[in-house]
Amino acid sequence: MLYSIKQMAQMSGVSTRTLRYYDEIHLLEPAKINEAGYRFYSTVEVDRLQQILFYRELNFKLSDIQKILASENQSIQSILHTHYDALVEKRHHIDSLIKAVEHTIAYHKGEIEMSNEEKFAAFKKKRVEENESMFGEEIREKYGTETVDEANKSWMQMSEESYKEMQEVERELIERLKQFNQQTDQQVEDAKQIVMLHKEWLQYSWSTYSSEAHKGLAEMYIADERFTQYYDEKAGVGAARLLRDSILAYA
Amino acid sequence: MLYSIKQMAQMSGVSTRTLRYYDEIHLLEPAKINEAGYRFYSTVEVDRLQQILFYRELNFKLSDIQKILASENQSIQSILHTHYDALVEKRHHIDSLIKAVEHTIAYHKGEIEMSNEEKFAAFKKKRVEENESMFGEEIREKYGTETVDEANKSWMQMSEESYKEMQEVERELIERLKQFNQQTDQQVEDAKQIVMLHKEWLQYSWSTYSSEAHKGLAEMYIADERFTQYYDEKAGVGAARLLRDSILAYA
DNA sequence: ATAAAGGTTTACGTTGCGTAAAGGTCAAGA
DNA sequence: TCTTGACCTTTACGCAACGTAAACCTTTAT
Repeated sequence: MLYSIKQMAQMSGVSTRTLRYYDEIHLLEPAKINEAGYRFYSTVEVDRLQQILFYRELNFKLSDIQKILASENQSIQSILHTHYDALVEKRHHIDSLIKAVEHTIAYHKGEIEMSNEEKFAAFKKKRVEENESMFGEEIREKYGTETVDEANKSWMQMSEESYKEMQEVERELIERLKQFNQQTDQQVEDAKQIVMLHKEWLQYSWSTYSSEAHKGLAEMYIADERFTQYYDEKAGVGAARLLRDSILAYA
Repeated sequence: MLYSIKQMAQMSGVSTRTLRYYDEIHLLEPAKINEAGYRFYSTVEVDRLQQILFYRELNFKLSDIQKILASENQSIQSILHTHYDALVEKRHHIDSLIKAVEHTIAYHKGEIEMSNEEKFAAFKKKRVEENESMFGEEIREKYGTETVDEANKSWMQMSEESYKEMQEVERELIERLKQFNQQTDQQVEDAKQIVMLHKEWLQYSWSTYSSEAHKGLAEMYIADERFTQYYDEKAGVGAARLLRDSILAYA
């Protein structure tokens, strides 16, 4: 039983273009090609296509699918694991992003004046009001609005939690920095721990941490007087520069 | 305070190429450009870039981000919250992907690989039946992941049936092996039954069984410490070696 | 016989940059 | 002051995984 390219396409749900492309990259070649150049596929190719589609739905790259299908049994393990690791890392990344958004939301509520409870109460209220009125129809449709209300309750709790965590980390950072700034005999270990704390704090709002970016931010701490002022005020004069130097040295 | 393109890049973690590209498509234009053509950014652009990156992480297309930022007269809160919801949804999606890969890995673990026919039989069947209905619909095509998840899920359930049977057999195998391992007076008959159970279990995934292959697998059980660990953990220290010896003797 | 339906290759468009290539600009040290 | 060397510029090709014509040939059905 031979299938034409269109029959194949309809059976599997892909386009004929896709099938020709898979032929072109030697991922899935027709069983036969007639005199006129028409492609014909047998059940063997149907099976193979199912496998391809299966892995494709798992977001494997076609080149990886090539390898998977080519390797009888050996490197398939490592490929799967590599992919698995990538996925897990991706999830971590998203987790940190979620924290970042939570943090940003909290931050934009004005961190100084209101208490946390007031802050979140107000936010909650406002959010319910504003829920519907923001994007254009087009974008809303595209990215889906059905699940918008689902995560609400758990999110309220989570965001308040992580916000408090973050504040706690910063409090400790300031404390340490203050002490460190007053010490006549400054130890390397203390500096390192301060940098670690700062990194930890940073990661509440930074999705992707890199030493480079960390140092870049450190430079900004003295380049931008708003930051200098902030740290000097909280942890004593010179604290901002001390923090910067520590980061540059140990981040 | 103006930042050079490199400072911007380091602060935000993107490449200078990206910044030039964003300038090119008018997504993020520098605050100033000097006589030499150098780009300089202010804190306004830093903020905007952060927003851009937020949406980018959510797989928004840059053209859509354009629109979003343009219509951002509304409240930041709403946008942030939409970020959050989308992130949560994305995490769900990745979770399902992780499970799917885990599942696939499970089949491959210990060479208990299902044949492709078994593996995709259900998947293929459903495909052929449902033909158009799965991928043909455009609604869920672009960003909707529900369909994909469902497809995976249905496949998973089908395979899970036989998978559960397998697990049941394995459970019994482990149980027997555990008891056998604790006995001071080990009977040949017990060993034989364990080997039979193991064979039965194997045949869920091996279409063609051979004593040779069985013994080969047994050797691997102590050659690969993951398997050694697996059986020793489940059935007591020494269980892996016991299983191997039994297989070598009676398979 | 004619038209509709389906097939072919060729090739450019898409998205979001990476990566040279070929070359100006600027701050700093000898 | 002059020369590095780091940093900046534009131009332009390359990538994945196809979509989408264009221009044309083959098969099938009436």
